[in-house]
Amino acid sequence: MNSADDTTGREVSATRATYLALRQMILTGALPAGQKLKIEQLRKMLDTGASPVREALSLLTSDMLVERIDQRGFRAAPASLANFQEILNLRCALEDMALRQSISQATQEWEEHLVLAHHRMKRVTDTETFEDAHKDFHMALLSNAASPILERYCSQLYDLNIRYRYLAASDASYQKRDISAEHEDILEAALQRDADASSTALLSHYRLTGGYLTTRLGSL
Amino acid sequence: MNSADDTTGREVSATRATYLALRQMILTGALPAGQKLKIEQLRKMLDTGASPVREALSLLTSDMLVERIDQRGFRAAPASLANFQEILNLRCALEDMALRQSISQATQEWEEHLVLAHHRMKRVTDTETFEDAHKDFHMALLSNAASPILERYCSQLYDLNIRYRYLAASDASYQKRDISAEHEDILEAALQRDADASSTALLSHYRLTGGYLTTRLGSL
DNA sequence: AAGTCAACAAATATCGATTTTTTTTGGAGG
DNA sequence: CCTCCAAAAAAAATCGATATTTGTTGACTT
Repeated sequence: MNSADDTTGREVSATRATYLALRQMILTGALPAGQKLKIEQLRKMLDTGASPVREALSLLTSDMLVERIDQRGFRAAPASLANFQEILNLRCALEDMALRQSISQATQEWEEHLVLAHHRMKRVTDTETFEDAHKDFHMALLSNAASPILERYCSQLYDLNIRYRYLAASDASYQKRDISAEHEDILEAALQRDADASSTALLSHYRLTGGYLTTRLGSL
Repeated sequence: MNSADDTTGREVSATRATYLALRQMILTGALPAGQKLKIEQLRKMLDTGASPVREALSLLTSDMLVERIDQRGFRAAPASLANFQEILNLRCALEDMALRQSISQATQEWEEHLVLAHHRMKRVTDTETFEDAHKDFHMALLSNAASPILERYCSQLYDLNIRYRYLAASDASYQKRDISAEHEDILEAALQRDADASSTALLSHYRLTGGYLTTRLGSL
């Protein structure tokens, strides 16, 4: 499903392939939140062995997408309104921190990286790749903070948030146009090295869609 | 090596036992930072199978104590001065956030929990259990934030920090008395529900030992 | 002397089968 | 009708062996 899977290209391990597949299934809701994840069932579904499945699930634990209970297996991380709001709040706090650090250490190289990521996001047409490009842009904003752990946390929270977008069943295509102006604002302020303006734009960007999702999550 | 391993007590899975053992070895430096972790070697060392070792290592990835490189195994997470300082900064930021939330929602129940944790920490004599009690106290301070993810991050960062304490080879016994007054200050301010004072005391608590460790980490 | 490449060695990753543990089921007794 | 318990079924955990991949060594070419 991804790039680099032609016959000549280097093979990926079964574990990694399984990891990516399961991750995608959990993010998109193909494996619903809270569901028991039985090894045998997944093994058949993905046509692989039990070991790769087990190891992939263990790795997904890092992303907080899977919970492991000793001696009684794995389950997809549960979802709730409270969980969503916690994620939203933490994202705002951590990304604000990371963005400000990024801007305070701004370099020409970083700015060019940023402009590029933005350009790529704009030019994408299909929903599938837009998700990736969108994340790339947002992570690019934080990539100059020189704080790998903070970036890791932000990336995790980003993914956890995606999950709720799918849960709310909002098709991203309509949002794409709606929010492009917001992206411009964030980018411009960052390039001006105006941390306050950039952060304000970023947080309102999150809180807007956050509020929208909150209203659509009564079913939890 | 732990409690509850008598014949009648409930058994823990080999994976969990291995996880705990490896975790301890990495935290204390028995497995040095950056070192290659060979399955076979660990399997023999812990007298268990390859599967539990492999799974334990995968789980340790969540804690950022082990790195996994596809198709070429695991290694203990590397350590560096930059890494230490990032951890220190993040801890200060995140624990400040969590502590303020805890205090803002203070309840009698939480206060009692806090007092108890503090008491238990004070009464402990041996270094071994002091580490646990010390962490319990610090986590208790944050436990009322009602933010499981934030707590998880703080717990992770706490452990990563422990690692550097061992690296700096400072014996904790001498610190114990040195810092007990600081603990009192944090506790008192929290019980007074004075967020600013409590946070200030907490952060200076961290920054003091942080600065001490920084000077002792020239060897990185 | 540096670079290439085959053969070997070592380590990782994976499979298939077995052992434990948990969960379910179907009474027997209260 | 509910509770408790044992047997059966299901699932997880683990083992031992095998297959793949990576890393290394040293002869051979240029």
